[in-house]
Amino acid sequence: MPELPEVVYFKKYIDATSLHQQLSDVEIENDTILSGITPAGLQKHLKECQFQSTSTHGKYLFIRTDNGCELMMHFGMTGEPVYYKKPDEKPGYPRVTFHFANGYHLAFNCMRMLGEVGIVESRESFIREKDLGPDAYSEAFDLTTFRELLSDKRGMIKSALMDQSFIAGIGNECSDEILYQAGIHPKTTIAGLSDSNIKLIYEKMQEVIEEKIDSNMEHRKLPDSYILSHREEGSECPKCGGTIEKIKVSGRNGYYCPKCQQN
DNA sequence: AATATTGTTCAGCA
DNA sequence: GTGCTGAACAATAT
Repeated sequence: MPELPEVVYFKKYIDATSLHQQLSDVEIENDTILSGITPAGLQKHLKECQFQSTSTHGKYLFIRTDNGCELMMHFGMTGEPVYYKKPDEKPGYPRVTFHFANGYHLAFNCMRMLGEVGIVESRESFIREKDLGPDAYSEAFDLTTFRELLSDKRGMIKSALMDQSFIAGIGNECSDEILYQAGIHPKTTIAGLSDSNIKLIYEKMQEVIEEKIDSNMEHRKLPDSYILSHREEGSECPKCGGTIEKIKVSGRNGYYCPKCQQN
């Protein structure tokens, strides 16, 4: 489920488990998720180094090593880091595994191989190359910036929120939740948004991201009024008791409440 | 068997 | 150039 909040969670997970330990080996079980690098190339870059620090931008995670490498990870639809010691704790789809000298392992577990692992020149150049917008949860992304960005954009608000070159980090689920909390119909065009709508969307975006980060990926810890656990056609709206409907926007299936989101 | 799935990228069209 | 749609990628579940 890796959207920005999950990637922030992964960052904390890696920080808590995998920093400042000697890497003894990098095992590549499947190289289709390697991005712009060969298995041998990745192993060479990471030879006998340590993970020093991590950072994120949108849905991307970066791990800085003590020998100056910037390891990039994108989790696709089904990726997650798994830190384990005993062989029976090994996850089902470890496409790349970082073996540590202390006997622990960090696996890049990814059922559908839509994730990416690679070495990048620098965070900044990578973000530029990928043409990513500002991180949705960064200090720099304030209401004024959001307003300015929207003034150059057309189309439907849900599409815009999911557009990584517009804002980085919001995916299908998050955009549904933000618009549900803001009471705004997913197909509302940007031109049709009032100034107070824009402010509301910005505030709900920050709130939803924060709640999702605080929930530590446990759905049950999210507020009862969230649509997330009701994202299914015909399900009951937690706010008005009405019926949740499915809607196709930008090729993705979104869910919304026609009663609560009329704007 | 057909359809769905949290993501990205590309082609084709308006 | 921008925006929308559908397909592709891969593997699984319903």
